[in-house]
Amino acid sequence: MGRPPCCDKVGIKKGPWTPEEDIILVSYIQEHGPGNWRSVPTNTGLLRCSKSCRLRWTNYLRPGIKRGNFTPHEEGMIIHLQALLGNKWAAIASYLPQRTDNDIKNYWNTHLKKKIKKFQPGLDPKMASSSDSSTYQFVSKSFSDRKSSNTFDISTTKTTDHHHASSTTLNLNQSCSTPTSYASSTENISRLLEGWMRSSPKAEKFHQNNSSTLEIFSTIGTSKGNTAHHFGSNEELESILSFDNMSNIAWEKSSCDSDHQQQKENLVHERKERSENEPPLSFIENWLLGENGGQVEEMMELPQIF
DNA sequence: AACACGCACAACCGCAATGCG
DNA sequence: ACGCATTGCGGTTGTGCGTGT
Repeated sequence: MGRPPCCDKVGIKKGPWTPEEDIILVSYIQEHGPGNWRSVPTNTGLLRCSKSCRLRWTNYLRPGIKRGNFTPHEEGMIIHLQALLGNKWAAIASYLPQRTDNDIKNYWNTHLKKKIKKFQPGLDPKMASSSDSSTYQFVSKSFSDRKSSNTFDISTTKTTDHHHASSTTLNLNQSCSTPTSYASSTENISRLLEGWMRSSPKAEKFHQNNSSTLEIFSTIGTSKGNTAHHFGSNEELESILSFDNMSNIAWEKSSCDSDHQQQKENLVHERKERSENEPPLSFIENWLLGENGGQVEEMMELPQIF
């Protein structure tokens, strides 16, 4: 105590991150791996505090983050888990590996809380921390609302993500009929730049003043006459940053491995190992995997109520 | 066209937990 | 065991954007 927060230091920038800053940060992490955040601002010259760098990475730039619309299944999971765990967003996020706790928290506050309120006008959503019957009712209805042909590929694994270190998690991957929505850092930045170029008058200036790294992105993104400013393909970006192919840095630390095939094999192995070496599933996992897992499927088949 | 309003989400803040010498 | 530094987490705020008037 008494120590000023790092972000209060003079010269520390606040506010939205620019693509330039993102690229610097990603490049640095690409080289050194995530962690040792204290050294990041010093070594990169970023006028951000270490905390801000870490947050930017974990909530936005980290590979494997899925952004945008929550699927009905994810929604149902969040409602379910919130009812069970309360506002333990990090814990909830560990069950939805593609989502950040911040994202889930935002989604809860802006969408789901209202939905629940609508359904239970007299019930304070904050009270939904226990698995009372009304919550279950809502959860059931919520799931029933989500009729879908998707099925859960439920498998257990151990996340090694530093963010959720050593916690045992469930991977609830929809057995994809649609392309995977895992996103790499390059995709995240691509998307960011794309939107930024489209909307920001600063983009022009940005182009003029860019560094060599930025020139690469500009070349990809805004060739003359390309009104859409579309980044030709993510592959191009991938190849530049070689992001998802890095084998020499600490990506093992991330739970967001984009190599699904490998991941699947690992899961089978881990599940087997786990059943031999580890204590039984936690209550929640049992609940989700066991009888209620079945209920989830049943709920999917219920007629639409809302 | 201009303004007000509400929404969504990125980012920040402060405290707690953890790691380390 | 202690104190400091670092990281993690949950709550809150700020800002940009879309929509309605």
